[in-house]
Amino acid sequence: MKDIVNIYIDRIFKGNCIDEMKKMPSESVDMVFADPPYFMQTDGVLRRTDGTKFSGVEDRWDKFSDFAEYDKFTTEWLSECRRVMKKDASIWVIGSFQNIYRLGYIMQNMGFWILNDVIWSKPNAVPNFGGTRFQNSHETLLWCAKTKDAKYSFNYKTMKYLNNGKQEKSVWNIGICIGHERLKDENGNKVHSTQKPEKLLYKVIMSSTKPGDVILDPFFGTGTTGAMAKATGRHFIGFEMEEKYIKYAQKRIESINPVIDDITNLKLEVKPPKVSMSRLLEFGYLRPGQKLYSKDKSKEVVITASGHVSDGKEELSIHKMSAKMLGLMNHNGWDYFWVENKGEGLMPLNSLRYKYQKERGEGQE
Amino acid sequence: MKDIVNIYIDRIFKGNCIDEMKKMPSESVDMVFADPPYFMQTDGVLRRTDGTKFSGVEDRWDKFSDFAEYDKFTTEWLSECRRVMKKDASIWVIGSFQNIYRLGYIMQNMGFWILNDVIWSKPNAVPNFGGTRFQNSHETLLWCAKTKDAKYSFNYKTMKYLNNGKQEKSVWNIGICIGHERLKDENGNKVHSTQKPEKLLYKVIMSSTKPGDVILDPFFGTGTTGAMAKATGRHFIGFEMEEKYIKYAQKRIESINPVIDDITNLKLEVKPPKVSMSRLLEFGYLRPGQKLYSKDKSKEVVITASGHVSDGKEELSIHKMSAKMLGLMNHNGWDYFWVENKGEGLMPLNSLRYKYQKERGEGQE
DNA sequence: CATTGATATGAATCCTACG
DNA sequence: ACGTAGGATTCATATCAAT
Repeated sequence: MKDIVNIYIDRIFKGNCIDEMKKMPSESVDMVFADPPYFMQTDGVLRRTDGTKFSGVEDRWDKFSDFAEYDKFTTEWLSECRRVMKKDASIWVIGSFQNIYRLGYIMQNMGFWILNDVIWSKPNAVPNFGGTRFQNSHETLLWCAKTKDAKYSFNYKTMKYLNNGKQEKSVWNIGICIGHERLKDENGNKVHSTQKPEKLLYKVIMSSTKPGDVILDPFFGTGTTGAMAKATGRHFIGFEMEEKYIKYAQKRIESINPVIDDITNLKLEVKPPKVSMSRLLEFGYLRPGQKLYSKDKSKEVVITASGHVSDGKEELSIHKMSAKMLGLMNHNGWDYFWVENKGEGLMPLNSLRYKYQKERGEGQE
Repeated sequence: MKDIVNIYIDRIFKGNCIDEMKKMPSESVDMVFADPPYFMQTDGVLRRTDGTKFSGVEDRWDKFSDFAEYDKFTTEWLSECRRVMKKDASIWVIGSFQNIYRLGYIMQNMGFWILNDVIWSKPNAVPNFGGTRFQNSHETLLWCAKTKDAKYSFNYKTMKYLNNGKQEKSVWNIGICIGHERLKDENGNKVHSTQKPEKLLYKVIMSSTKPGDVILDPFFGTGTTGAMAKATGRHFIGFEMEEKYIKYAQKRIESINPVIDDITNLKLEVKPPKVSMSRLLEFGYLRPGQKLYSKDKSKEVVITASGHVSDGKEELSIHKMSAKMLGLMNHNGWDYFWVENKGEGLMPLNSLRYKYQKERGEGQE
């Protein structure tokens, strides 16, 4: 990030994203969010049953003559995205049935590894006026790592917390962008035909980036990605061809007040200090021969000099021993065992790791 | 259908579906439902958090060496499906993120026209045990016409009725197949690793077929498609490689009792008789100079000899005239205008079409 | 019999740091 | 690169046993 921070960070650049990305250094961004043209093959005008015109996607940037041209365009911008992505960066791409199968196929062929396809289910989608099909009430997001073996960021606990304590699913129920959030021009018309809801981008960013990360959006539009990046303490880089969109995006992002709190700072993702049993023995937090207990004190084991524990029959790691006592194949011994606290009752074994870290300032990953 | 009825209808054939389909005549089926191998690229064992093993898809029929081999297989079976489809037939294909982008891309290239991509959202999907991604809680169905201009079947009103009076969406909430519905072998183990829920197939069939239609399922498995086809008064043709699956499917389908009622017979889809204004004039159900009224009688028009109506300023069709009176661009005049009923008050203009049909036995499409 | 609680299981691309 | 050990991680529902 340091290489590009002064030149690129938190700015919107006017121009074709393929040309603009070519000027960027390789492996420089942490995440990409891309909302490319959808290739809607609507010829003529779509009208509601009362005859009023439905103002859908008919802008000139959404016209492609055939699949070959669209595939070529897709391959070009995705190749540049792939190049500027750090090796552990991930990429989100949003589309609808008209284009998402082109995107997914091409991305798989390029070596991107699909982590999830996420369904944005819209409770207030535009109805099917003709009664000719099912109401198209969703869009699809592809979330991919750069390669199969990459160590992408995923803030599992934060997502779980934001989903009322249950792990987040691949189907997200979020309303389309309307009301105050929808940008309108001086005539009251919508500025952009496909402005995405902020809730969607908030979830995308909070699930797959860390504070300070750089997020690239090659089809910036009116800047929902930039707005949410700023709001959550992340950085953005935007490319956009239309001057009009850039102006609205800049004004919009300026007005954003970041909310930097424990959630956006990923405090929920913090893991226990990595302090081993042998280290606790070495520095006198435990001693060989000392006993560890189950919480109700119904079971006890003896610590050995090597940092394992013995139940009188076997000498095992605290994890294997707790699993054995619970009849499981795996268990976390740090959470199972308790230790005598100077005659004041039992304290969790795991608390010794926090004590060690606090007193010696080591052990945090 | 007549060509193949005696040989193929309501039977399961053992063998590779590509070879078997090649023996079939062209343009002979009304709908295809295909649940091909997903090419899940998994290795090793996946354990639940309690250490027990998760038994997913480990079948040999899901093994492919790479995308190229999978794409070739996909192209071959889809080509044969396309050939045996009648020109107004439609095709459903189900998959997950591992394969659906291969399927969609290839189908679009072959000329299939995507009508909807339907999301099967599973409230009781397998969780993500490792906390590494979003829980994969959906699968995707592609519903396509053979060509862009084909006149496919879609039972809009039936779907709306089954969805509590609201138009059906592209996101369906249906539980995975468990409990009594899940076929078990003599040892209590699931017969097929990916048996689909009957509710899903019911909805697929009821939305896109007519009574008596022939449905082809090239990956028949344990026959959910056949069971629901029989249950709704449709016919099936199945191909399946595994003898074991065929035996369970045959037994299962035998036990099905068809429920042939107004819903399965699509009585909700019946349209008003196609009888024109000029025909009503010709046979004396209306006469030139007679008046038509709005329901509250606040407006009136006069019928002309040509079957149009005049408001004293313009002579227009009943549809254009009703639209004009309502300030709309389009409206259905048959539902807007009322006609004097021999001094007994007003009756709907449209009711004359039913009267004509009843008395003369014409007009039904 | 009704209710409660324990157990089983389903199309899954399911870890990571260290030596 | 590869093996090994440490240690982090699950939701809805059906079935069946226990009260």
